[in-house]
Amino acid sequence: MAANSRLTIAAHVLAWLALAQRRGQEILTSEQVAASVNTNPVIIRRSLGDLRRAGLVHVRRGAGAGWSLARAPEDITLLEVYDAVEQDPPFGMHHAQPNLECPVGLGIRPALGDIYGRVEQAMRQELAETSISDVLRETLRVR
Amino acid sequence: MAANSRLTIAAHVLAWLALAQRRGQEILTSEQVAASVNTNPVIIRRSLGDLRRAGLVHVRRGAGAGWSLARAPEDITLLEVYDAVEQDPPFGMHHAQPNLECPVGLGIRPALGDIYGRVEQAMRQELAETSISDVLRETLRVR
DNA sequence: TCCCGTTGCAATAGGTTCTGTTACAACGGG
DNA sequence: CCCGTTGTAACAGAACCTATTGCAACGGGA
Repeated sequence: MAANSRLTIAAHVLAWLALAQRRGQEILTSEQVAASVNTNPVIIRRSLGDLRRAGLVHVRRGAGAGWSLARAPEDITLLEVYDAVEQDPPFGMHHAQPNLECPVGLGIRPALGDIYGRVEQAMRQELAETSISDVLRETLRVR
Repeated sequence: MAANSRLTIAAHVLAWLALAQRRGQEILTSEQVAASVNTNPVIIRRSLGDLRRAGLVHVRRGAGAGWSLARAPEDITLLEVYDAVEQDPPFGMHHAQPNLECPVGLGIRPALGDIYGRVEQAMRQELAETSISDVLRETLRVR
């Protein structure tokens, strides 16, 4: 399972937007967000673009442009964020089609598909139980 | 979450070894396994090497060499297979360290670490409840 | 209407990972 | 000692991810 950081970036961005909102700064530019994540603004815009298409953030263009949360932080779950930024399933199938003349080669794909579906469902269940406000609360807790 | 097929390959290999064993063929060469998975024998040896280091299969060298299951199929869980072949966690952290002067940048990593830990635990729980004999049974079910 | 800061997006580069392939030394049962 | 198989290195090609530059498009405010 090769690990990309899309969910991490998106969660960071949303938590930062939630904190700024709470502090009275409703709108942030991609550059301001990038300063917290410590990456290039274009990376942030790509992530925020995914979140915008999923309806999780609003964008305002022209002068005084920037990004804001489309919903209250407690109403945005990590599952929605996950679906917004992630496309591939966690476990990949064979690259080449298995040998269909072997009984294992014939049935392994649907079998693993079912099993992986159950695993993914357990993962989604857990993601659905965590909101952006949960992420922010745990983030601000002193360690 | 970029998807590799390691778990799929390993599960296929073990299911095939389990079926061969049930049919009375205790030992298979990497070439025989590769014929079912439809890939290069070296790919299979790499996967079987991981499984051997985890104690899930035995290897025999010299003439008449090949691979066999080290335990009964019902005693090998997909969680053990997952741990044997997968090294990276499903969700990656930031590539560059976040800005530690921002309260979100400071606390986001441990916060997400905890959350990802819970998600991974849910996933592992589900993997632990499926054995190679379950995989083989679902594989041989007609669809 | 014009200005100007910001977004949206294409193009590109470098790094990493994965699969696949070839080659060959090492092993060990017969 | 033979010979089939394993173990592993080296390499190639593809795919993907992060990062960066550049620029057209947008639109609020003067």
